[in-house]
Amino acid sequence: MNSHFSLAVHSLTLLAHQSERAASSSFIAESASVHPVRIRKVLSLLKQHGLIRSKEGAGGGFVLSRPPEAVTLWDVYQITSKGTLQPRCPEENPSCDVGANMKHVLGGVFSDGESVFGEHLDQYTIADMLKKCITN
Amino acid sequence: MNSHFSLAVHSLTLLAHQSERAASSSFIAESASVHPVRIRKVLSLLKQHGLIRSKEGAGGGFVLSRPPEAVTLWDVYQITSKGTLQPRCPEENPSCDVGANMKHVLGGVFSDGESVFGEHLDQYTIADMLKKCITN
DNA sequence: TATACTGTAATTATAAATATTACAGTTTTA
DNA sequence: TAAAACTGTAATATTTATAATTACAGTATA
Repeated sequence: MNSHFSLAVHSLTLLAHQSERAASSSFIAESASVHPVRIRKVLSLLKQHGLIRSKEGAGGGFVLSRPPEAVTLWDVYQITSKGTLQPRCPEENPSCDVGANMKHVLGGVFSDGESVFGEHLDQYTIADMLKKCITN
Repeated sequence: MNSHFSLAVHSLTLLAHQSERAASSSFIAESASVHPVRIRKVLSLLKQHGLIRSKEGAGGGFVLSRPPEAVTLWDVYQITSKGTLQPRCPEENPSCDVGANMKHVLGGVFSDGESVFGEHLDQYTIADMLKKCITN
């Protein structure tokens, strides 16, 4: 799983936690132990897909644009990581039945696998994640 | 998904295809477009887990030790890739409810997710993969 | 008008994956 | 019995992918 996903979930959970005020990329970055620019890049994606809103200038930052109960990990996955489950195969080899087709065949298996995995992720909302973090 | 998995499946499928004679790492490597040493490393793992046998010396190579119908992609996944679904989180941050627990919380979600994904992979055998490659 | 932000591009640094080289050990076969 | 064709594995080098850093234009706030 690429790290965009975990950073996105982390950020969204933090926004749900700090829902009174906008959270800056620096604040989120410190919580996640990464660089603020990386947070801004990931959140830029989430913004494009309508999960959050941002505000520039002093006192600006990021806020959720939907209630945390209405955002699932599958929603996030689709934005940050769709297709990344796929094992990356080297070049195809046309001169071999197996080498010529393995990439495509595994592609089908993993495409279906992603759907199955997605149904699992869809059972968890950002609100659930926050609850799990707090009651830990 | 790490590439050990796809190389392992590729190799096993090729062994099923070439079941009359042992396949050398060079032969498999050419089919998969990778370096022979890499194949030998991956197959060394599969051998340790009893999926294949190897024979040194001239005319040597690798053969399946079970019928291809009796090996599923989940069997292979568990050997080559167990735990790799897990998103790797940066350091935990004890001074933040979310930062302190997110790694553990996501860990649980992905651990269950791996089981779900595993049930899917368990539906495909190496024999199925070969059939799909040939009838393509 | 200084300050604290976002947004994004460009560059540099670090880590991970992969290939390559090397060589000891094992069979086969000529 | 010696050359050839293999496995097994370690060490090193190369390449690629990730991540951090720097830089700076633009935007609110106070």
